[in-house]
Amino acid sequence: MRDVAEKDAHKNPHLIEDRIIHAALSGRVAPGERLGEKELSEIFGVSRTLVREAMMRLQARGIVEVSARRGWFVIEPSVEEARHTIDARRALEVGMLVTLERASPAMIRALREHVRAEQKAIASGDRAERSYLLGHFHVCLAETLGNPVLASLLQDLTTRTVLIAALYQSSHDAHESCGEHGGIIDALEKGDATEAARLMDVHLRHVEKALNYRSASSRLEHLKAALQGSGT
Amino acid sequence: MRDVAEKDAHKNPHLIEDRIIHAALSGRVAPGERLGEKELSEIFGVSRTLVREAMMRLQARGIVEVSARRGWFVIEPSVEEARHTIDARRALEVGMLVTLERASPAMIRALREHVRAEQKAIASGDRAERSYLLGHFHVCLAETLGNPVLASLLQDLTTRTVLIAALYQSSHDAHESCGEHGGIIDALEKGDATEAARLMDVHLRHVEKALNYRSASSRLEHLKAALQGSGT
DNA sequence: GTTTTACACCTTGTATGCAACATTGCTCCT
DNA sequence: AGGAGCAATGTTGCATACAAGGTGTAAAAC
Repeated sequence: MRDVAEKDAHKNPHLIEDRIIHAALSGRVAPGERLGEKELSEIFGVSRTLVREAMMRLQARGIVEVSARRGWFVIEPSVEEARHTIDARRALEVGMLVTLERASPAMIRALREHVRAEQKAIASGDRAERSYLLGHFHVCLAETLGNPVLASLLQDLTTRTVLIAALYQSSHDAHESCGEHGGIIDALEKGDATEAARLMDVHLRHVEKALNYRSASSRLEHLKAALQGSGT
Repeated sequence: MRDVAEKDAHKNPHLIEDRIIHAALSGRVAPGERLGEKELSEIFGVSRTLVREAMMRLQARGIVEVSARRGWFVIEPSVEEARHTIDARRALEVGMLVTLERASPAMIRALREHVRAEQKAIASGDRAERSYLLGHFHVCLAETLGNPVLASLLQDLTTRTVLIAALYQSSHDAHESCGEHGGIIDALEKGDATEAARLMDVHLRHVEKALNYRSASSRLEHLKAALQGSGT
């Protein structure tokens, strides 16, 4: 039986995009995964046209790419691209906190709530929810600071980061990440934006450090490494 | 007679996007301007399908928006959206410079070259080229620093800023802007990234200060203001 | 047995056709 | 004359049809 809820793809043209982004943030779609137009059109109960339009938007957001007449694929950033992405994130998030004036109590409360949800997901062992919330914290932060433009940019960058983490088998501990989120909020609560920015910088450096740039589970990279390794 | 060069829209699917972005940066398309699918399809000699796909990407990049069954329009950011956009830019560009290690002589040279081109365009009175180069400086900076991700984000943000400047009748002087660009390069050359970041912060605050949030040349806002003004 | 080649299948690329709806000018009624 | 309703027109929304090309398989040649 088909999922009835999906039929609403007509009314909300962004549903397909949102679902894919959410699935990526939750770790339910992997980098390199193929997303066929026909396949998606059946899942969402619409024609290829709408799927294609959604893919175009996702392409512009740097989440998927197309290989001519082969299909759409979730991005598999190279090591260099991964660095650039995380660097961009660090620039954006550090800049965001540095240029911040003051965080209101309401903001602090909302962020604390989010971290509580993270802890709950970690405790309950819900990997998808955990992955989603840990990534979404940063989007939430930008939203809370009241800037939807930043939030939107961050959503794309964090989605890419999650994919990068999956591709390079991040060893980053969820507990640690969650703790660092808490620390950032502490600094914000004390009104010390500079300290918050510093902690964010450290946090994102941890994210990058936890990557294993050797692992590259991408088919191509994997193959290349295998051939280089066996040949000599 | 039709422009033959446009026929290449087949070979480069991003041509339509690029042209519209370039036109916006050059001040040749105004905020609120209507971009009809049919109209564009004739200009580029392709079917509406390709035009539509390009518009989808531009929509995801925040350059155009669609009004159901009325058409595509270049964005007309509200005062709030304008602030958010410029704030996001400031966060990004300040963060970018703060987290920068060192600028190589080659980078400095390329940037100086760009500023020289700006001066030339200003001197020759080529308004479109001037507008384009002044905006593109920031993209160029990110590219020069070697981060295409940042460059891409910045292209979209500066395009939006240029549209905002047009909408709110920016009084920012081209000479001044160009001078500030030079100052930033000076700081980079001295290896003082912090100072460069500070100057960038000031520069972008100038950009915002130069806006006249009262003017709002949007049709709707304009009309509303006109009616309020004459009625009392 | 191995290599080459031809072919069938599957996927995206692009155009076109029709439906749904917003706008606008006209007509008819008051 | 003024206003309400209606029809004509133009635009996007969405689906479908067909074209172009990539991939893998199987047959055939060596």
